[in-house]
Amino acid sequence: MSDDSYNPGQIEPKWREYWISNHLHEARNDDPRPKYYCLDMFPYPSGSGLHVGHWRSYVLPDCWSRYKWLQGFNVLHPMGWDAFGSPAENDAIQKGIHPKVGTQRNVENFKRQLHEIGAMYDWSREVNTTDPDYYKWTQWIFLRMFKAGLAYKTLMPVNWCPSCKTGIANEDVVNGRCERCGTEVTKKELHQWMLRITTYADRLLAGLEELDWPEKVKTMQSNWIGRSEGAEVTFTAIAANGSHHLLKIFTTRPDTLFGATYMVMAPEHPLVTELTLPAHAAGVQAYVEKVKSERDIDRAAKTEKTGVFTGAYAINPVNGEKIPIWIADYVLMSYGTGAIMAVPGHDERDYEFAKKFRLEIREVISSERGVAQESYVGDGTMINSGQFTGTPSEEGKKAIVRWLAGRGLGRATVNYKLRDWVFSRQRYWGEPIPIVHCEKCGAVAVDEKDLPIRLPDVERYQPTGTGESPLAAIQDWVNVPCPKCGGPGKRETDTMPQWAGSSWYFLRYASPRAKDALITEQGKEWLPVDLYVGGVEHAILHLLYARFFTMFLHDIDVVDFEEPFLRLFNQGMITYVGKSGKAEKMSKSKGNVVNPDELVRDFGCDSLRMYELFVGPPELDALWNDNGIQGVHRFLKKAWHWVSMYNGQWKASPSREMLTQRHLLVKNVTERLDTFRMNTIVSSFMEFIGEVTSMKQAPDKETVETFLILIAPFAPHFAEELWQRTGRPPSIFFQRWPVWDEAYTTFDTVTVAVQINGKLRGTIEVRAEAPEESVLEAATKDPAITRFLDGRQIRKKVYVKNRILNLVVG
RNA sequence: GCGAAAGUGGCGGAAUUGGCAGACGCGCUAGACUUAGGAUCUAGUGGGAAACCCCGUGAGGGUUCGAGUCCCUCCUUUCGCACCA
Repeated sequence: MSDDSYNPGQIEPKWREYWISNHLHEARNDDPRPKYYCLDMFPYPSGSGLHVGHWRSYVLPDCWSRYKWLQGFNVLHPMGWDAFGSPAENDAIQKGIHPKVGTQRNVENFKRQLHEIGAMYDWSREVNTTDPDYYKWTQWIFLRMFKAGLAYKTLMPVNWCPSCKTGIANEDVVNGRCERCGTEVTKKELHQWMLRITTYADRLLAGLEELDWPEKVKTMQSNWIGRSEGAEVTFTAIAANGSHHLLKIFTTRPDTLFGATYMVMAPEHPLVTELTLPAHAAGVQAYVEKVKSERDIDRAAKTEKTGVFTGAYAINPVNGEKIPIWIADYVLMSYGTGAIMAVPGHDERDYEFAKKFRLEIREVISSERGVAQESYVGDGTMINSGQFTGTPSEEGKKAIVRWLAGRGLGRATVNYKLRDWVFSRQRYWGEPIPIVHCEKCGAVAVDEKDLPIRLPDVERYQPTGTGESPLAAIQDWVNVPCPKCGGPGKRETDTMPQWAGSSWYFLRYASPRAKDALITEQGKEWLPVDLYVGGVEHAILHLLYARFFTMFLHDIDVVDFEEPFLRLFNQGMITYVGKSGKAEKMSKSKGNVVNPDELVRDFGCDSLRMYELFVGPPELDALWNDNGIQGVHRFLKKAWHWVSMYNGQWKASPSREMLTQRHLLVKNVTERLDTFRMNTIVSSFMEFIGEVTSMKQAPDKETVETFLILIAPFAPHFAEELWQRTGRPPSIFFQRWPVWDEAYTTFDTVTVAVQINGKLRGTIEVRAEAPEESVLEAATKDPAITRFLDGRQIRKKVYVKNRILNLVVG
């Protein structure tokens, strides 16, 4: 094998070594260049290592970071570990390995594999959420939230995963199953730490507007927050014993209040027992019990409405009418007030229920088709509505609310689907919640100077299943004096969810080793994140929590911005055909992973990097093709050969066509980079090499160097090596991104398509920018075209300069 | 059910503002070089036809000199949401 052949196995380790020993990728605070913060979502270091699907998500941000570097930015591109969480803990339970040890081992392996990607991570800023120096600040944020009244403990039914034996947040429940392990979620009453994320609902919603994020993600967040404006209306319910109770409901349609023909309370509503008439008690109780025993997933999947009458009635505040009160599970205790006024004429659900139980359906908003067949949910003019009859519904909403408010019977309110965040986990491997429970003082914050509250070693990692974490068993850790009164106290034994550490890690990279502050003044210069790259699976949870944390930290003057991620890019996943026989997301459990190690060995890291980009549009899922990498590998070999062959024999003055190819390449690559069309960038390079090799002439040195700089973000080892071999000192990344001159990106002659009556009949070569007359003249001389013109009159000519001439003949 | 995105060769995918559909790559075919080819190079490769040509971007309509691109109806796939009053 001659020295001139492309041998990635030799050059790649060499350049990685060079970058590291020269600290090339360490972002320096004293660098005068403008900052650019490019962030990859940090991984959970699992035991199974990286596959080509993971690779894809790291390649794009790395190319982008290298591009920004070449553009003259001081780039921060860090990496770290989201290392708390159940897999390490499950390993601990099963194999008795301390999670710290298992995590450490996985981190080593991940780091080795990430190294092979050739990415320019600044490892000097590595963070790990399980490091006490890191979680000290996670705990610190919690304490500040506690002091601000945003963290509170309350007894509430929570989603309980019987397999993980821990309470989990609403956000962790997907189709009634635990997001982590897939087990069906049940309910359990537990004292839980909660974070008042709902306080930030409006800001979380409003903040979305200015963000350069995919619309899809913004929509998902906005739906999750689920803001709806309406009114709280107070009905009077008459209990079995004749006593009166205020029964509050939430509605977005106060304009339909006159159409309320019954009311519904959720089965869990506190007034159920009180209101139910003795004659109905047995039925109601049976129904409530039945609903309770049902899992959420079944309750949601039910197709037909169920319910039971309480025997009690309520008085409609607008007309004094007595309407029956029902119990039904289509009303949820967790939203609004847990009770509704039912307006079957103008609500689909109420309509269905009313039909089934033969309740009155009353039309109070006029519409063409009425409410005989189905409910009418649109706007219209109010009818059958007392003094409001004739009012347009939009106006009526306000008018009725005003009327109610004047009598103390209602007010305008806003409701959110967003719930407060269940922040407790009854597991071992998480940040201890820095609270001490004192009999005298209640829940007391640990003194900030005592942070971090370290996670103690335990003998057994098993969740107890009783609602207490394994930490509860460690007496000498649990029993501590109350920080306030010094009396006997007990530490909180719940730990934080995995989301805690990942909700602010992007801030820590800015000053990862700061001892006295979460972020130093100098560190602030790096923030916020300019580009955040990661999978769409984090569209709601992680991104919402991270925004919430950031807004809070803004409010306590830790950071000076509210939105942490200015631009977001969602990468598509790699799919591959596994045992199921169809293309699915690559994962170990599906048996369809492709290991990058062999590909790196056979083709080199640069080939794999470029193929990961070439495989398809970055925002879409892409089907892995084992042979595909051959194409980019051949291209790199050809390109290598082209540079090597003419090395040292550069042409002094490049031909016009060589210049055109050079400038065209700069233009294509730059424009396509800015819109992330990475797959077509690889095509551009291939076309360029195809063109310049077919010229069979030596290139000038500038063209070769331009090519190398352009390809450096994508095939960095390749570019560095040839840069050096063509006689320039490393590193190529100290060069500047080239610019193109439009004067060269055009050709002297252009091919114009000639259509007759809209059908392509031929093409002609004309001088670029040629006027219409000369193009027409050339066309009418071309025999391939003239035979369609014979004896026919040209009725219309359409000429688009340099592109097409369409002749309409008759 | 609601919302969003997407349907282009055997496959992955290209196509400024409507302007030569299928760039680039995989695969395939033929040839060259080879002891060999799963290396490399050259040529070809949407379908039909000997050819002139005809037909082709999920289906059907429409606008236009001209539609993958714009408008309407429908079908399929994927993803989100799913009793949130």
